[in-house]
Amino acid sequence: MISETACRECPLRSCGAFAANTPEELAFIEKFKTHESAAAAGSSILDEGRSGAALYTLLSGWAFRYRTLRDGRRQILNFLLPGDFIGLHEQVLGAASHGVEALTGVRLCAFDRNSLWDLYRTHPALGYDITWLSAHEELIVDENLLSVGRRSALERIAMLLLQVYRRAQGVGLDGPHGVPFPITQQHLADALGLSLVHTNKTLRKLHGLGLHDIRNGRLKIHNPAAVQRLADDPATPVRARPLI
Amino acid sequence: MISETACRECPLRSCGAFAANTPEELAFIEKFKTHESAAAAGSSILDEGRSGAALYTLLSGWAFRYRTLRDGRRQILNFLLPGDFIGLHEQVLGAASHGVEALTGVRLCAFDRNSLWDLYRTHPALGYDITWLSAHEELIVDENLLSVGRRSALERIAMLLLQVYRRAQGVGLDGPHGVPFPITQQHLADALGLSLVHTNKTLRKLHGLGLHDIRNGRLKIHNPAAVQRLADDPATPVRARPLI
DNA sequence: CGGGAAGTTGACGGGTCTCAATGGCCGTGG
DNA sequence: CCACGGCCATTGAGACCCGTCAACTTCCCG
Repeated sequence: MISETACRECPLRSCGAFAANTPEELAFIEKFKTHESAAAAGSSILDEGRSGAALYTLLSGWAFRYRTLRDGRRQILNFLLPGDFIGLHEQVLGAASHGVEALTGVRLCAFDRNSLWDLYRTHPALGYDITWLSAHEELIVDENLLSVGRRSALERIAMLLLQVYRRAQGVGLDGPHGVPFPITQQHLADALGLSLVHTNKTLRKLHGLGLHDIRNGRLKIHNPAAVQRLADDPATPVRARPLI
Repeated sequence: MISETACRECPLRSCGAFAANTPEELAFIEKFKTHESAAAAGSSILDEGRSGAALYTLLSGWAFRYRTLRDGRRQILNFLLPGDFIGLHEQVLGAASHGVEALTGVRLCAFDRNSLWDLYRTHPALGYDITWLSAHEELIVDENLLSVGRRSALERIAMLLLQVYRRAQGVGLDGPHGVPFPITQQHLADALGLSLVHTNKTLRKLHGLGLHDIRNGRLKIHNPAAVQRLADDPATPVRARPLI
């Protein structure tokens, strides 16, 4: 078992990216949370096609949502960073259409799925927050669909690196050598609708432009503005986001 | 001005696809609805990048959500059918990241965006319904991302035709000659991440297999099971869905 | 009868995929 | 200490799916 963290002292809340909650809401969230759990890198958090899974918030570490075709082709739908909510689809729609896999070792806050309705009933503001999280995740998937459908391989990679860089910064993960980057080229390829080989060649070409570095598991973007121009990214900033 | 329809007598509610609401909820929805409006085929319902738009439910007709790059490349994110909710992203996240355009003439129920919070507060079940709608739309975008990222052109077209066919049937639009199909090949191409020319050639090839017909603005799929196999579609059915 | 939108077809080029092989890094075990 | 295997990154060669350019037809509507 893992040492539990009280929600009111959640380390995520102090990074400045998340909107504050009232003490009553925090108390409810602490009741809503059943336990904490951990998963190793590469392990499955949610199986494709299974129902009855739990609700989680990713407390630390990275993960990704994916869907696969029968012959094994895999599409990564989006990457999950600390603060992201996991399992809402299954809960609301009744079946898991996608899988979730840990990219690094992760810690998860597990919630009582039978209390979700209580949350909406007794704390409508938290219900609204969950809608916010759902809409925000769809925004990211929208962006990925635009990339895969219309951007060239070079633009796609630039866009994804920039997006991940910003999101990681947003939850306080940046350091002097950039942000953690546990995404392998195979993951990049699966997320961008490219083959592994072409992803590698294009990534090398992008690196040749001198706009970024990936070293020792960290990503550093030297010239975000140039990358943004290359990716043709409109860059709408996200205001304070909710955290359940 | 358009003749208004009382929500309790909404023609959509009688098609069997939507979950029933309590009389109190229906009364609230009627207050929540400010007016009805219409838009012609090809007109814009929501502009990319604009904020302050209204909330709508598509009452009749077809539309689509899209995003564009600066040089004009356009990606259709998903198609909207009667019963679909429009404008939640803008409301919740604060800015429109995508546009919405009418594919046919449409009728829209417009809601008071300032009352959305009232909805969550006074009728949590309706708040839950809106989360359902958001999660369901993301499910469709997930499926489209899987198609564009990992399916071949032939599989993509098969998948999209099947998906649209099912959704149109689901809201009672099917007839002896199939379902309405106002989607041009240009729209198909924009939705599938393909060029117009290649879409045409692939569509012809699919038609040559004898699995479907598109004639007089209607789509008929003769052998859904074969199309499903071709598209490698897991086909998770959707239970009764909410309607706001 | 004219004009524009949608659909169709052929030729050609290129971006991306597949196959194949190599090198670096690292943990494991002899 | 070193050999070994596995994962990841890298690189070249050739094939193919798909994009681009261009021309034409059909249909609809004014």
